[in-house]
Amino acid sequence: MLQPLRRSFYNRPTLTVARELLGARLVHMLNGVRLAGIIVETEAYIGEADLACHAKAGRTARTAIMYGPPGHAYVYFTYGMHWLLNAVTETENSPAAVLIRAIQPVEGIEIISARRHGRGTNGPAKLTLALGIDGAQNGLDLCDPASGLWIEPGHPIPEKSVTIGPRVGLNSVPEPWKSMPWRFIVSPNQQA
DNA sequence: AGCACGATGCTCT
DNA sequence: GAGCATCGTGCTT
Repeated sequence: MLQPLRRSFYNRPTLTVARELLGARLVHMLNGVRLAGIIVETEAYIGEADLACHAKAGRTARTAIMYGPPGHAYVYFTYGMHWLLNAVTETENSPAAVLIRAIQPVEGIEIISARRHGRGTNGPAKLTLALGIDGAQNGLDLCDPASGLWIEPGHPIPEKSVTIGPRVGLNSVPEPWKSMPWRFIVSPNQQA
């Protein structure tokens, strides 16, 4: 088993982390079994000034984790039924995170497929359900294997295979935040 | 292939 | 009380 990405990986500008998480391997231990997928889509949410970022409301019970040290999981509940997974980035008191939006399953594929009733893992709420990630994982240290949730190095994705564009689902977020090109995708035809 | 809509409950105003 | 970093269904092209 590879070592989880170290805290120094997350303690960098959020756009850098979001870009470099493409191709990395997200791992969750569920009932003693490794469930894992290659990250193929991410989005950056950066600080209180970013009106799309939850930290725009300042430090609250929900956002506190983003104000903590980098390399921790920020898992939140939305739309009354979905859990979304983020990796906290940048130094303490600098609230920012990378949303994991899609994975390509590589380990525990049978279990993942069953948990999804045969459907895909190309969505932020789809992959959390697939890997068994929910509020119980909020705040876990992604740099400590004992947490059961971490990210391992993968194959680097070349620039020509990456598509960059605006973040999605920000319907009532004002400009310029709504259109900032802070979404990173491994081009669909490059996803093995 | 694409759009409209309902589900369902937490967070912040 | 409004809005939400979404998803699946069902209907229209």
